[in-house]
Amino acid sequence: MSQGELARQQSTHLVLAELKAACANCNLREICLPAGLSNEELDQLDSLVNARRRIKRGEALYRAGEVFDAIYAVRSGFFKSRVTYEDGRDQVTGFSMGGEILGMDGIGQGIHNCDAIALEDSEVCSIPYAKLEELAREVSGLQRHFHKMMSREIVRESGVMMLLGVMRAEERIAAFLLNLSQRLNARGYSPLEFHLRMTREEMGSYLGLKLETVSRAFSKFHNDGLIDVEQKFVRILNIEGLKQVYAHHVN
Amino acid sequence: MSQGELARQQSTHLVLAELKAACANCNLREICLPAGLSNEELDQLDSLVNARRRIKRGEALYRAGEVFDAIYAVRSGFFKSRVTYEDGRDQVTGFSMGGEILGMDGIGQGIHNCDAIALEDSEVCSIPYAKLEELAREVSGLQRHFHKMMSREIVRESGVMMLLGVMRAEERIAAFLLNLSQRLNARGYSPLEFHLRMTREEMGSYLGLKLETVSRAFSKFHNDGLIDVEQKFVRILNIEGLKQVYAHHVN
DNA sequence: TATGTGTTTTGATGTGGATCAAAGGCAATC
DNA sequence: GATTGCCTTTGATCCACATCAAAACACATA
Repeated sequence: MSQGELARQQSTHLVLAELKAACANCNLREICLPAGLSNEELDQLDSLVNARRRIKRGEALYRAGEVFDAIYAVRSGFFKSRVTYEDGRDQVTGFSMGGEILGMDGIGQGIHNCDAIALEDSEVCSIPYAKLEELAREVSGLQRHFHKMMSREIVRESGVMMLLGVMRAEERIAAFLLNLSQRLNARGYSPLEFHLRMTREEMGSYLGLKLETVSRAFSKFHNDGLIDVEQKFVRILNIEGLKQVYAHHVN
Repeated sequence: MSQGELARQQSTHLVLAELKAACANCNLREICLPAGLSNEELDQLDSLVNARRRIKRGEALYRAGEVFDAIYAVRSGFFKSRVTYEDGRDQVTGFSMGGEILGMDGIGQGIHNCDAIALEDSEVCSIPYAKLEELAREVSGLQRHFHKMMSREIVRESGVMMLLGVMRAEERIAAFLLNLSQRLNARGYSPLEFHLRMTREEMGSYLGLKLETVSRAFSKFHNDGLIDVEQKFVRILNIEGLKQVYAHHVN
């Protein structure tokens, strides 16, 4: 039993209540798996979202090759997903923040296809997949929303293919910053200033670029007055200008 | 009413029976949506796979922006999926052959995210999505398998990200040929000789390369004794050699 | 057989981003 | 406050693939 679980068991009614009604009280419920469910349906979902799990920065929520038996909703923190190729080359395939679902890649083979690594101390809700399937058969709203989340993951990935296949370096980085900005905004954070949780190298891996190229693009955007950068801190000064970086490409 | 539907309606018992028991008689049932279903469950699925639809070479099964209301199982033929970006640039995001499912990208937004274009005269089974959801709630085997197919699409796409993000041109093309070979093999076709249904340009678009680069790689593989190529016809002469193209990269 | 159209091959040249190299910055630990 | 171990920036050079160009080829239609 982990320290977190122990602490929770020894804890008060308050914490137990919070556990029992996890989704209903969660400020992420509108963008997470329970989006659109009625209160009654929410309760049913809550009954199967069993454990919250804490993952320390640098640790893995799961690793490629492990048996898949649950999907995870990010409650707080930030993750990268990483696929490692037979010969040792690897690539970051995504970054996940609060309200996003991790692990859907494991359903097909019953085995996780990638590593999910916390980039800061994080917390996830684990949702046993067998129970989720069962409940989805009863709660059609849950079924529908789960399908949507999988479908959106497919669409997200084809967006990344576009990025990798046809965009040039600076376009990729502008698109990446704008995507982060928009997701943070949807979660109630400032869309114009934020901390990057990943290194230049991880960003580069995701974007199919080397870390030096990422760094140079940041410097370029800074010189062009589009952003302020100081290490991992970014402030967007001219969001329209940033959009035009990839709107006005030469064909 | 299309000519095909008209012809079918005027036709004999035999054709009607074939229609009614589409999945049960289909030689693709083991790799398609009904994989793993019992005979009884198969019948239920058949009841909702309503129309087969013929798509001529060059025509679209659906286009980005159209309302999504069905997914499609490829029964015969070959498709490309293509995403077009705001500024007109586009990218091929996949090729689909018999037994594969098209359209799952539309579930999330209720609107298709890409064009699906037939690269040869093709036939698909159309499966109304609302009915599929409904039936999946009753037939857990169908639910499970549908989830698996979506999950595998996610995994396939992260494989393409890998290809686009970290592999060099010749590796991408070798990987592509081997992937085609393996999928054809799974469908009972020769894994060692086949016709490419797409142009060099379409292949290049999928692989993030220009058509000239694709052509040069083909010539190189031919000179190295790995394949015979004559226009769209490919014969793999040395499959191990082809695998080593991307196994023995310099890190 | 001629003609047009789209596809493929091959060569010559250019360039965006990789690679190599070095210095500087930040945070944790002693 | 010195040391250690990342991470980031910046410059110089290189190279894989893009681009440009032209010819060959395949296939349909007149």
